Amino acid sequence: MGKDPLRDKQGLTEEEFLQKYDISIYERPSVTVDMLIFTVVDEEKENYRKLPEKSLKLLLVKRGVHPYIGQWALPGGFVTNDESLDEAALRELKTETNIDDVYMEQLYTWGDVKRDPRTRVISCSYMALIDSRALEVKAGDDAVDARWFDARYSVLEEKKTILEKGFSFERVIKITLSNDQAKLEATIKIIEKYSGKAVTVERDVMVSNGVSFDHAKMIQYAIERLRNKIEYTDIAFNLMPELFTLSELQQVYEVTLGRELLSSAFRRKIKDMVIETNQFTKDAGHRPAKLFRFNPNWRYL
Amino acid sequence: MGKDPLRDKQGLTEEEFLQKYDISIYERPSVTVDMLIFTVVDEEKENYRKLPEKSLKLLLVKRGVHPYIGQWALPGGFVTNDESLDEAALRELKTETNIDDVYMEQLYTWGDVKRDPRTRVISCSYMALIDSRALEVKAGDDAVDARWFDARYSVLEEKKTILEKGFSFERVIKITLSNDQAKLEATIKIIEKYSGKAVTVERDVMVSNGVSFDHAKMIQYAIERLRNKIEYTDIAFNLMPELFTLSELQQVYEVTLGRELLSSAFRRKIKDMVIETNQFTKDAGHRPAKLFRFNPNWRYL
DNA sequence: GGAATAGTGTCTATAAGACAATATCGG
DNA sequence: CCGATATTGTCTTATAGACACTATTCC
Repeated sequence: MGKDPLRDKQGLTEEEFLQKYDISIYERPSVTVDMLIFTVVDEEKENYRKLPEKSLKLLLVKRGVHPYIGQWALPGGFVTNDESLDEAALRELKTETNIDDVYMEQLYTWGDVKRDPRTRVISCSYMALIDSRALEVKAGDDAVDARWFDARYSVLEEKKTILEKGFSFERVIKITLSNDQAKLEATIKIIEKYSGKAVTVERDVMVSNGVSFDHAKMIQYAIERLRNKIEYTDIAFNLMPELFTLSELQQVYEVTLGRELLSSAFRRKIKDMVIETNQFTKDAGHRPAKLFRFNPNWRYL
Repeated sequence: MGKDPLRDKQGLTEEEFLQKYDISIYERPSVTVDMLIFTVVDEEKENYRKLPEKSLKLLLVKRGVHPYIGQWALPGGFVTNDESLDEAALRELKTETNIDDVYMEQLYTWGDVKRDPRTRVISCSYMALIDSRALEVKAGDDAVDARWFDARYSVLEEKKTILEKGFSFERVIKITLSNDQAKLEATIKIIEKYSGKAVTVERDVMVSNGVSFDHAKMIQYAIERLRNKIEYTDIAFNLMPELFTLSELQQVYEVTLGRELLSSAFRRKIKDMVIETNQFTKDAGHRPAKLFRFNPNWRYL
């Protein structure tokens, strides 16, 4: 580090200090990564002339071990001492989906003392967005089963309360996760409290039907982030195949945002994010659509 | 969890499983919190008729122990097993500044394997914004000295490179931290690589002059986040006293954003975020300004 | 032609950038 | 009046919402 090695109060140089350093004197929590793996897939067509509806899917695994045995959880696992958090997240992703060529982003680290009944566990959540064509899901080690769930997000309530010395915003969000095998529901209350200068954000799980640990909070957080970020970044394209129509792209926006968009405004907004090809869809039962690809030169401000 | 207790492959109920669970079988990293405590203070007036300039300050502590002894670091410390991450962050904040009534937000968790030479340490960074009137800084336990540093952020380089199978954006950011005692400099290179579908963001410390660990990365990340968030939230008001003029508020925006703003546009933008009082500044040497307070009813979309 | 989707144009509302103009204090 | 800051107004530009209109394919 220097030429003249600095010494501490015990007269040790950094090298000497590190040799003596006893790693066991501090209590250590366990650290895990939990993965929020999203994709968008086509649902069945009702009518061969209609476009298929799309839906936002989240991958969950059925727990084969205690705690929460038999319930559904986010894929994840312990971070080992020889891998970074990102590496652990990539490893879990690969284990669960057999894909590693995806968009991935760290979201938030959950550190409540009692969030895992086994022992103190701090969990870092990551979001991954994958193109549904590349799907080949397999169950991981301690998972009985991995399945895609249709993810729905709805705001049940929003209210503001005046406190003596400030105010608070409360939102109640309902998360519904369903497939042909199971239907899970959770409601999360988010309380933002402004008292004086202090701001605290608290997330409480009010109902959690079949969702393990505090994973319902993580799911709510992730969908909120996804919805925000899709508005001003290019992350939506990670959910798309190489070539797509603008209607398909719009559907992906609509299904992640949970609301309908006007096509003219949508096309204007994403105009610079795509490059047109000279290919078209075929046999659609209606007017063919031009195929586009992502414009890698697009850059948000 | 249910009435008929579920049993795992070993035939254990959840209760039995938890009693037997051996917490020592997994290697555990240490977890710390690191605090980015910002404030904005008035610099000396050059001329009694001029307004004082403001500057963005970051709190650093001088390390009194190995490693990085004698260098400056973010205040922080180990998370104990009986406190949540937020509680640990609040505790550190209180220890360092003697304030607990502040805005605080989790930023990012840093998990590279070699980021601490002692042992595996995962560090969760938090940002706190405080009103400079409430300042009374004292040094913490393992710190010799805690000092405010003038924080400056500048973009040295931005470039885009085409790769065989994608492209990458590189940004080089220079962080300068100075006060009358020391001048620290660090440059961070941020590489966003888009190859195929995979996106990786890597932050490398190119130069770190007197800044310990990977704290220069954390500082760069925090200022970037602060700059983004001040544009669309009300966090700036956490840096303000109860009553302020619009010019003072504008100065706080300018010093955190690192650029000048046009006052008419600025006033339009923040018009709904403030409530006017019937008080004015006095003895300013020029036209007095109306004092405003934050409007707690303001809410971003 | 009709069903269904693809794609364009235009009016309006709102927000932001640029900059000029006016107001008000202390001295 | 002058220096310095406070505050308002207005023109322009960019962006988003609403909605009407035209185009193209398969059947």
